[in-house]
Amino acid sequence: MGGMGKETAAGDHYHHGNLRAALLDSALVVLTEKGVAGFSMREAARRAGVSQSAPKHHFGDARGLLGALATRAYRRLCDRLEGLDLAGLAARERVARIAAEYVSFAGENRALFDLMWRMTQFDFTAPELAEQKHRALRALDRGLRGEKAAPVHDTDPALVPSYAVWALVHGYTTLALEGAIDSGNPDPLHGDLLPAMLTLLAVPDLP
Amino acid sequence: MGGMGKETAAGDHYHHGNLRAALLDSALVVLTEKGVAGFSMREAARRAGVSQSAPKHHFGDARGLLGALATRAYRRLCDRLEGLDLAGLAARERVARIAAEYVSFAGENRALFDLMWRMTQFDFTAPELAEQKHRALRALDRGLRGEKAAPVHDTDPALVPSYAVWALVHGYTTLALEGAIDSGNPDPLHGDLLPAMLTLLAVPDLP
DNA sequence: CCCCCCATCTTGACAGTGAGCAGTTTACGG
DNA sequence: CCGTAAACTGCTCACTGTCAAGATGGGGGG
Repeated sequence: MGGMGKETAAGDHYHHGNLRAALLDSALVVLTEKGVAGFSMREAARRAGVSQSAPKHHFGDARGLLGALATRAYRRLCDRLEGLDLAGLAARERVARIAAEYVSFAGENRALFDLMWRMTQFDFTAPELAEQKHRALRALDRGLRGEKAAPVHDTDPALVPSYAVWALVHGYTTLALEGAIDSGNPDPLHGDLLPAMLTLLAVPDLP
Repeated sequence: MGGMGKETAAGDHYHHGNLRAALLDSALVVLTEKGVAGFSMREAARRAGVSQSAPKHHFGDARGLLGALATRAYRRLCDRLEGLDLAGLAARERVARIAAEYVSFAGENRALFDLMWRMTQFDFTAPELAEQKHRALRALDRGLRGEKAAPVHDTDPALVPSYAVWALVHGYTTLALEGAIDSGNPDPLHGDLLPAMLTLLAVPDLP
């Protein structure tokens, strides 16, 4: 992209209109139905009604398409985390809300959530993707400490609690989705195991 | 399988000898080199010096081969966890040792570790695999509580601390391997972030 | 002793995939 | 009104997983 100013409202009497967005949508559908392993770029193009090599022009190859999809997913997760209303809540309660939102996102977008943490498998290194991944931690940290302090540097010891919350919630989510935890429960993501685990975590109660 | 009694010491002047084990080994090599996404059953067979469809008889299809590989990986992880000498250590120290072992295993067998938690992507449901996955938690729990109590049922509230440790360590490991945490560190698995996070976790100090 | 059976492995073929390359259609700027 | 560059097409190539049918060899029944 860069200088194209026509993909927006031109409608669909173009060649196709805004193929990029349409491809992202159809790719999401395919990904949701077939999973990451069964994903096929050709099928995504097929569902968008274009030829098999049309995506080549917008995204370079399959990794490019999946990368764009993952980037969009990171953005959505960040938006949801930042959209939470945590004003006036105690730290413990803020953690619970954030964890619930994180788990809900994962449950509602399983294939997408899988993809997000599988990008190294595709040896994909896009700066924007790393940027969004970083934004996720910052959103989580801001929510945890009540929008207060500016998160300093990545290795600041003050970030340890945020990292711990993230790791615990993320680990629980992936293990539960994989069926390794609470395998009897048909919907392990909404049990009361995660809240119980979070009570074991000492979170500093900043005002 | 079931009644084959010749694959053991018969040597290699058979057709090939014990192809099953050879295939598992070459498959592990391919998996390590190319990663889960780039894995190819044909190449595994090629490296074992046999034809492309030789694996068909031992493992049904590609999922069968990867499943067997993952099962063996679970067993190795369990063995390592159970092989730790934790006698006379405080709970906090036991947790640290177990976490270190878990992280070491993941770092030394990255591709294998990835595969272990990706099996649902291959809609693979083998009873032995679930069994080994279960054994992992039990080993972790036994180590945590000092070989003392028999772990009761899966949903027993006494297991919550073990689940919490597992989730935290597992989440940290996957996030670190993915580059989401401590991305500056060339070897994030051996930093001091994980111990710092573990100190935030309240572990019951059973004798 | 021999021969047949069956597990094991090979060959060949099919459908489907990702990735390049040469050509064709279309909208826009001159 | 037309040239140009983007957008899109069909083609080819190498590769993959999976299947069906043919070779190969050892072990057990005759």
